Amino acid sequence: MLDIRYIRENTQYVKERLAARGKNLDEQIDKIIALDDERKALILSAETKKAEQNKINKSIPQLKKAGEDISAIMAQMKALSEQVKNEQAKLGEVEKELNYLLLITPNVPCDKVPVGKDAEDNVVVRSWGEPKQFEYEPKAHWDIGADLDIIDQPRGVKVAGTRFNFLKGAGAKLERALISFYLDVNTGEGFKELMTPYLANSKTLTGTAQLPKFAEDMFKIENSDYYLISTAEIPVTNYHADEILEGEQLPLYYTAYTPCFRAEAGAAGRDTRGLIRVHQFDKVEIVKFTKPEDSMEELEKLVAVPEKILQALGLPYRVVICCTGDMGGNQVMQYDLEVWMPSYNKYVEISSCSNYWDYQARRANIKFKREKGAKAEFVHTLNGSSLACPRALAAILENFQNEDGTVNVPEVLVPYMGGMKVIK
RNA sequence: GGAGAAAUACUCAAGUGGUGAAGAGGCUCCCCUGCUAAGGGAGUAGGGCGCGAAAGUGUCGCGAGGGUUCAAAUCCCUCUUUCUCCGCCA
Repeated sequence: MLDIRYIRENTQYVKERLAARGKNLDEQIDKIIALDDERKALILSAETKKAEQNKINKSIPQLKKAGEDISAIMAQMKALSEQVKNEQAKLGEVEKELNYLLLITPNVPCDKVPVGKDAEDNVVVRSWGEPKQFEYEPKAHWDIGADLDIIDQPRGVKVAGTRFNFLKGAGAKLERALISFYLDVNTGEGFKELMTPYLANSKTLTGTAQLPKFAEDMFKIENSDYYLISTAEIPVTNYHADEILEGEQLPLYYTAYTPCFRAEAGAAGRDTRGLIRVHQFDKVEIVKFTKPEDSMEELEKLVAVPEKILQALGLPYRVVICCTGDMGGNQVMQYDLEVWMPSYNKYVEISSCSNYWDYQARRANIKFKREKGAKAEFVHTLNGSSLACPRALAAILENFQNEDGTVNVPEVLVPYMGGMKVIK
């Protein structure tokens, strides 16, 4: 969430940058400031009374010992106590409302982010590789997968429902190969590998800002406070929740493979075929905790990691800066990596790399001290996919298919495939 | 899942309603001594939040959240976690 002091000191700027996301939040910001005014007034009043209570309290035992009549003082204390209680109750309500509004207020996009309406306005910063020209009609990955009997969507639907599938034989093996390859690249780049819980509680989800605003995207376990994670970002970022890190530890780099579960509530009917949009998929994530002054530079370095993977796999891709209208609500800046997908005849998102500034750190309460005895400051958090598995698998099937229906395994994956060079 | 016990600072730990939450270890600094020691002294409760230009000051902090009371580490309720035993179990 945003710092209330930052909002107060930069009100106009905050309003403008939030409006650039496509929705005017001026009223919400004004309400936040009004509630904060009310909050401060209540604190001042209640604490003045408490100070008086404490002062009188200290004298009561002496007076009692001396055998003096303290019934007048007692009456005064009783009245004070009730006033304090009333003001505290009111304060609680105000803070609850203020906190909720702060939790649902999006992050302020940084100056580098272009203003735009949707993905059309994203800015391509670089691309690598050329979309392959086929001398025959290339097949979509769902057809390749079915023909080679390595993706079984009908049985996925039978067992679970739409947007589920089985991977089979070389398909399952390829998925596993991708996970291992990604993790090996990432750990080689200095990211510490974690295996995490795949369920998380509501406090954790509030920390990384899936809650309270995006609850409909999550699968919730009935009769419990557990949610299925939609990304490893959730457990990994919250790994350091409520901690004060030492300045020398930063930056901290982590990587984790997890399955990801997404309700895809707003996507009914879109991308129902194949592996592009599914309820459950494998992903390897990278997460960074950095000092505030380093986070923009660390974002550039972070994007380079999935780029390295795509280059090693030989998949053509491009990097775009998401415009204000297309980026996620919680980040200050977001790069998307888009891989060339012949069946769509366009680039399709395969990784999203973002700087969250102190937005998550403030919610999850993750701080650091520059040195012993220094004041604790919020860290900056960043994360990116490195990389999503099913979309990469789909891209491999489509980009490396042969006319006879077989698929070449990218060279770097051959060792992970037990020497298999061609899927047939 | 059942029964019992526990949670106070970096660690250990005292504290059953009343003025500043003991004490010890550790750590930091000083003194004495002089050579891996010993002794003496001082400091060592973090983190929010409020007021203040600042120095500072107020408030809240004894696992968490409520309650009783003029007043709660202390009494009551709910919850969490840890430990021990039992049960179940890959």
